[in-house]
Amino acid sequence: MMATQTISQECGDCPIRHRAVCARCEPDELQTLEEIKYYRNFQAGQTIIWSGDRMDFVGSVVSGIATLTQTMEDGRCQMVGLLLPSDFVGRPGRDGAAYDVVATTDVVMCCFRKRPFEDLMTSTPHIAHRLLEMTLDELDAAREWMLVLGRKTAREKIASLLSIIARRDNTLNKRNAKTRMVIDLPLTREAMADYLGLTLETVSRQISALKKDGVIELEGKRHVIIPDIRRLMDEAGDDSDGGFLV
Amino acid sequence: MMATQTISQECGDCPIRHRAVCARCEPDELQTLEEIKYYRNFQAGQTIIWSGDRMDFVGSVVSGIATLTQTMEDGRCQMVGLLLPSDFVGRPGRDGAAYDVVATTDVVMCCFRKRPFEDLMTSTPHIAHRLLEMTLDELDAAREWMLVLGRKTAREKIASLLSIIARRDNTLNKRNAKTRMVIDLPLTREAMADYLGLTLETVSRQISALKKDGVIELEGKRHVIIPDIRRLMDEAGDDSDGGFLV
DNA sequence: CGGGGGGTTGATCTCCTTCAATCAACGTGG
DNA sequence: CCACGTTGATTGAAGGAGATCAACCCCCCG
Repeated sequence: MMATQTISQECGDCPIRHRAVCARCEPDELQTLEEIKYYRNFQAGQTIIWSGDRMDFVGSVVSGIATLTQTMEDGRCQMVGLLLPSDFVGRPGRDGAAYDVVATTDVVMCCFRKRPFEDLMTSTPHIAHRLLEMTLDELDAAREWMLVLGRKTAREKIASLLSIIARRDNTLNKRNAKTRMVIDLPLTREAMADYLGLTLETVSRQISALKKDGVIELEGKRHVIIPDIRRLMDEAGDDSDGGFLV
Repeated sequence: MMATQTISQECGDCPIRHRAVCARCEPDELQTLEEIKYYRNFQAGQTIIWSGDRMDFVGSVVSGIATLTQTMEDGRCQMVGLLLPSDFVGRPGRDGAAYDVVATTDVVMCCFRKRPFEDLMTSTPHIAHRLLEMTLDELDAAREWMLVLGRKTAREKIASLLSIIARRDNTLNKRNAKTRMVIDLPLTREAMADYLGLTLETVSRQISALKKDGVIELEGKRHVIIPDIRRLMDEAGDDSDGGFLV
């Protein structure tokens, strides 16, 4: 049992205020949202939404990490999205969920019942506009992953995953590391494998190999030190900097 | 040399009127679009947009087929989108193109200069709304492909591609085939390989195998007869019907 | 006739999967 | 406090799916 995290009810000082679907809202629009929103807590490992189920709400991840996954009948599983704080869950205009959403860590979500939210979208262009922007970003991310899944080697896949997590860490926490970076892996080896279209054994082997070659250092299983990000991005096979550094 | 296709300038009887980004527009809004739109023709094989280039226009594919591809320095190439009539090209709010856009067949595009179109989006919610809808659909398609790329076998990949093309054909042409279907492959073996994260040799072999096993029949290289779609979708590894049939 | 683009097929190789053993960390109940 | 089970991770050995390299075919077109 864990203590349910207390979250400010004030949108004004919400940690994801300036990045979530509400980012562009004016104070009065925020007021409207504040009236219909509600928070939900999920424990690590808990399934937030089952694929195929009816979805009666949409919302934003406030804290914690969740995954979007697709599973075939025989058990093969592919992650199709990694939801970090400020990411949006659910699809306005559709009733059924297309993917499983699973909490990787404890998760707090800011939810809206679907119907009122849809109404709000038509009356509040700022929300619709921000959602479009976020969806376009997700589409770009998905397409980047298609290259990873389709054409990269196992080693490059691991390097790609690490550098993407590092990049997100960088923008989320407004750090500005030049070369050395430290990241906490939010995923198990198995989850990484599902993300990368590999087996967990291959993930483990390639992480060991990158460590042996000095591309990364490990402290425990989940704590990764990246001595030189350029080196890592080189291993990922991306052209030069990938827009990461100047 | 080919004759440049003549396209009606009237939005009212445009072939993609009810599916493109303009689908939800009222007559007066259509009028505004009509004033700023212009058509461009591209020949098969021609690159419409180079990745990294400045994009000064957005637009819809009116006829023909184009591909979105990402290429690594060493030449490895992954297709990340297949653009059919009514699909939208370009990203409002971004200057540089992220992918190569290449005409697979002769292509006619209905274009708008980016800046005026962006202005229109804020003033015409119908356009923004439709674009959001289309982007969400594309995101779903991209995620479906992530499963194909990450977890399916070569044989399943081919079957998936064929059944997706068949499905699109079905909705586009409002046919309602029960079991037997005929499709024209719009792609070379190499393009299919780039779509599926395979080599063209493997594509060729798996197509031959599906033919040998009676899942498909071939007339020439590009004309595919599908005696039983259920059988094909079975081979694709999708659960039962995938929403295709009733 | 020659050449080139698209396609098929064969032989070989290799990278990743599969199967399996082992380990460390952790919690739990006797 | 220790035996036990569990979960996540590492490592090894063997096998296979798909890549690679290469030859060849078909068809169209100049």
